[in-house]
Amino acid sequence: MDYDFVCEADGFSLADTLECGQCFRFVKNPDKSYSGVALGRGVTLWQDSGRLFATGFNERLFACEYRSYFALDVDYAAIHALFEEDAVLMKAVEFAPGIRVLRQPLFETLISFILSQNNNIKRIGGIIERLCEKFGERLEGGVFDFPTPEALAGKACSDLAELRCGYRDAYVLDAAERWAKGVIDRDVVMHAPLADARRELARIKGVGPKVADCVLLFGAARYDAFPEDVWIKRAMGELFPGGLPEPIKPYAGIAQQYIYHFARAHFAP
DNA sequence: AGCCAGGGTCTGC
DNA sequence: GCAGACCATGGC
Repeated sequence: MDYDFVCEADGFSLADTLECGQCFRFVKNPDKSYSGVALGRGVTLWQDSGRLFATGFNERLFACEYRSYFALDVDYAAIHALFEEDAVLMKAVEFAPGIRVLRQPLFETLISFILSQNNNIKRIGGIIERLCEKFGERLEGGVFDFPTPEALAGKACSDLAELRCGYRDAYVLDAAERWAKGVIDRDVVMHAPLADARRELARIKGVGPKVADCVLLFGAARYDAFPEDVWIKRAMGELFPGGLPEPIKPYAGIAQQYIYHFARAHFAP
């Protein structure tokens, strides 16, 4: 298979990273590769005995964009070493140690997780695909970028009807309008103390504690954010009735991702 | 058929 | 501040 880029990716699992519920735009191909749109380009990636291959970006774009997107610049060995203090957490890590928390674009993450509320992952992906096809820029390869805030701002709920996203349509539009107007302070979201960043995001209709923490974790790499969905609540009750150990809390979000993936595999309701 | 889904809003205490 | 109804859609 022809490729534009290859690198050693020790400890990284493409499959587990893309299938652990943090992103919605990648599909698995019959040959086990994954195709999707990331950072404004259609890309396909696959992994072979550790090495990561890709089409759609080259070495230069990897160095300045995709290395960070896939968190391959983050020292996970050090984070795992911190997690080793807790035997229960390590069981979850060992189930899928190659999971990395992606750095997705902030606005895309915001809209994606607004759409995720009281919804299931499969359907979320379909809604987002229709959103991109209708409002996103057409890219090389016939795929569509995630829409800009400006492309959505000013639309009416009826314009979103064919997305079939239900009552979340008004939330998406509120988010896009506030984002386009610059009402939401991006700097506060990225850098202010966690409570302030959460409050800033919660000004948007349809954004509560859980969605806000997903945006902060997956869209701003704020690893202390800890999204609590129904799976995490179940798992925490079973595994960590006293909460996470204190030393782990600065990386609670990364721990959360291992626990989430573990819980979905082991605690079927 | 009926419950569930990476929840939040709104209302009423 | 907190409980409960309600929300639109479709996967299983």
